[in-house]
Amino acid sequence: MTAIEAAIPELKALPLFKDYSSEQMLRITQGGSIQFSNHRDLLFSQGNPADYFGIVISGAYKLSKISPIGEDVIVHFSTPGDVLAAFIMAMPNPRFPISAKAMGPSRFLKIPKTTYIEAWLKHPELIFKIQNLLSTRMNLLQDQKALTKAPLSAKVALLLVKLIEKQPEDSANIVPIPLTRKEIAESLGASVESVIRIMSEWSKSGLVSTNDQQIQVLRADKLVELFCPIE
Amino acid sequence: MTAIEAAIPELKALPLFKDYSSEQMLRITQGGSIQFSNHRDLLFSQGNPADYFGIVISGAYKLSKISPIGEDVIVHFSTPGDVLAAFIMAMPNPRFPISAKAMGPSRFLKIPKTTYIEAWLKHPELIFKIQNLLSTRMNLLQDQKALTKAPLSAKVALLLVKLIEKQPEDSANIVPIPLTRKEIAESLGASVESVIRIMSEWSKSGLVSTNDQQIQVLRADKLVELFCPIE
DNA sequence: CGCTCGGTTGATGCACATCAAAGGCTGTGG
DNA sequence: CCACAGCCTTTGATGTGCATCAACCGAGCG
Repeated sequence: MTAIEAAIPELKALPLFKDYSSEQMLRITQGGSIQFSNHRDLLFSQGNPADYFGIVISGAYKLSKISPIGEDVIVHFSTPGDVLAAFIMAMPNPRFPISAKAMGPSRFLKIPKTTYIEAWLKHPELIFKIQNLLSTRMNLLQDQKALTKAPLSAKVALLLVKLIEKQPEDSANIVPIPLTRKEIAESLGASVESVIRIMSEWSKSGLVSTNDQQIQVLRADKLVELFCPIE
Repeated sequence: MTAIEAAIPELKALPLFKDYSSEQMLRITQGGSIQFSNHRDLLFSQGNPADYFGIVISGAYKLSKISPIGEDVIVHFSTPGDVLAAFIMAMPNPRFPISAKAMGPSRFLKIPKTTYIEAWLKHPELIFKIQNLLSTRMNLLQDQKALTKAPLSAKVALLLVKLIEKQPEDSANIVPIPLTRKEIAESLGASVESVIRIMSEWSKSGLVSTNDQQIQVLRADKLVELFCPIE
């Protein structure tokens, strides 16, 4: 409990919890706990029973699914403020449809399903905000689907642009999570080598720059052109 | 109004509205109207302002997005009971992120956004049911994403199996909507020719059969094997 | 009767996967 | 402190699934 109380100021900084008093926050997070994860720690695993949902507080988690071939496909990158497992609430015996793994040190606020039913449903704004988050995620999935026939470079460009869009204006277009080429590939259903070939092209021509898994987009406009028709 | 009243028995047959009294139904559909569509009619168009959401009553609609190359990519096939544009509620000035086009004669129940705020939010079960529908759709998108590296045949198999899964047990595994090969291709980001090559293979080996755009799956087990690892 | 629409088939080419090999960097244990 | 294993990145050579292009057929339709 103390851990949550300590985190409340940080939580109130998230758009989701903006405008809530500390007492309200306590009601909303009733029975919850804070999960600390190290790099590559598993937060939850596809197929396991799901009796909690929650919010990413810091760091990042990748959500992945096992493909028929047996390799992991990354479905989404979740950054602070993202709601995970939001859909389990409505189901009687929910299981996680995907796995969540930490990318670097991260923290996650676990909230029991019962708290959602008791506290969250009474706040229409909370429902709206969750729906907005889900809507964003669904739109991203749909946008990516619309690019299936487009060349791989378009897909990489979309991914990077969407990631920097979340950031505040003044962040110098730095991708907010430490992304390896392998993770980009797994997220796009491509091979590492292809992603590397595309991105080193971009590095040479000064569109992006990378050091130590920090990707910085220098010419966002050029990237946008790649997945957005010009004529 | 009379049109809606006349449709209420039909609406109450949908899982979404099961267990509601006729008076409740009137409150829930307050200010709504029933839209009749013919084959290929546009229900709403990507980018247009969205002040209503709604439910598919009969027939089917395809939801599509324009890809950068300019061709339509089908994002989802909506059958009776599906909620469309569910996410617009939470936004101040929403626009449809996709277009919806009728596949054969169809009917759609339009409900103004304001009615959602006044009536729907007071029914937690309704919120849950909508979340469940969205969850299903999101999971489908994620499943499809997990297949990006799999051969095209796996994708076609998944699509068909998911479509017949919605149906009741005794429906002889007939795909509930009239699907052309072109629509399958547009939905999977593939070319018509490739889809045809795969499906005529299946016809020859007796896995499926088609007449007049009615696709029947004869050996669902064999199709499942194609996208589900065996070992 | 020309039209569009859906289905089908074959030939050709390309974008990208796959395979192979190697170097840097980090942590870990003898 | 060094050796070794794992992970990430990179580059080149080779192969292939599927897109693309082109052509044709039958059916419905104004």
